[in-house]
Amino acid sequence: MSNLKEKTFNCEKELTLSVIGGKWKMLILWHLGKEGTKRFGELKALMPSITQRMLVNQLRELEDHLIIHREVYPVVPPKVEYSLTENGLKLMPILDAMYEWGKDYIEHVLEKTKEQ
Amino acid sequence: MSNLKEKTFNCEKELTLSVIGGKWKMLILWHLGKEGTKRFGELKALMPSITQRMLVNQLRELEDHLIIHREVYPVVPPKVEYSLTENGLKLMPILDAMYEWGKDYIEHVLEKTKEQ
DNA sequence: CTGTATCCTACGAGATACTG
DNA sequence: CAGTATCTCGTAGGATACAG
Repeated sequence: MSNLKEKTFNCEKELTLSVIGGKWKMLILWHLGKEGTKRFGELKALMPSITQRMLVNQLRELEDHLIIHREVYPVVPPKVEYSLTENGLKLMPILDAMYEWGKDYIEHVLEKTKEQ
Repeated sequence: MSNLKEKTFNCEKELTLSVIGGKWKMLILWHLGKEGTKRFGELKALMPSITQRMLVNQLRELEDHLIIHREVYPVVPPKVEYSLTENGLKLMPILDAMYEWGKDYIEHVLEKTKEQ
């Protein structure tokens, strides 16, 4: 599912978008990028409103696309750690820029045009 | 539809994503940003596989979000020109970065992992 | 030429329950 | 602890026809 090689894009930007575009993906990447390696449960705790199904789902897709690395420790109870790959690290400047644009947009556009 | 003020975001990056995330929005912004003002029909010609409904739809949302400007000339037949606003211009570095990341990703990841 | 108006469908994503 | 397995639903987006 979501095999990038089989999709067709009008432009390489759209490939990038399809990699980071999931509902929770940017947030996951942000945490891993700013705070480093995290366990599954830690990520879950950082995103209280995500369901387990969605967290697993988003992590799997990021892993399949070689954006994050999944390290499984063969212990009981299970321990699994997630971290950014080189490809994932290279996405951080984009996320930073999107963060800044959004902040600026809220400040200069949304705030100014509030009704009431 | 798609009123940004009523949505809730986990982070300002997600606001940015919801502004550029439509199926054709980045492509529209790219054309307007790299080649300047375009008429409706010119945009349509640049994106052969978009339907009229979707082109209007995406343009309206970008306009509502103050990313593009719509200039209507009161002539027959109708003439309408679209151009980037200041807010739209500020998105270009992000699109550039996404383009570069995507290009690099195709080259170093997708190409290397082709089966057969 | 630049749009509306309908109708339709696939799929992303949520809720919930269960498991090695 | 870190996951599967089902079921369900809203909505983005496509096809097609018509209009000022």
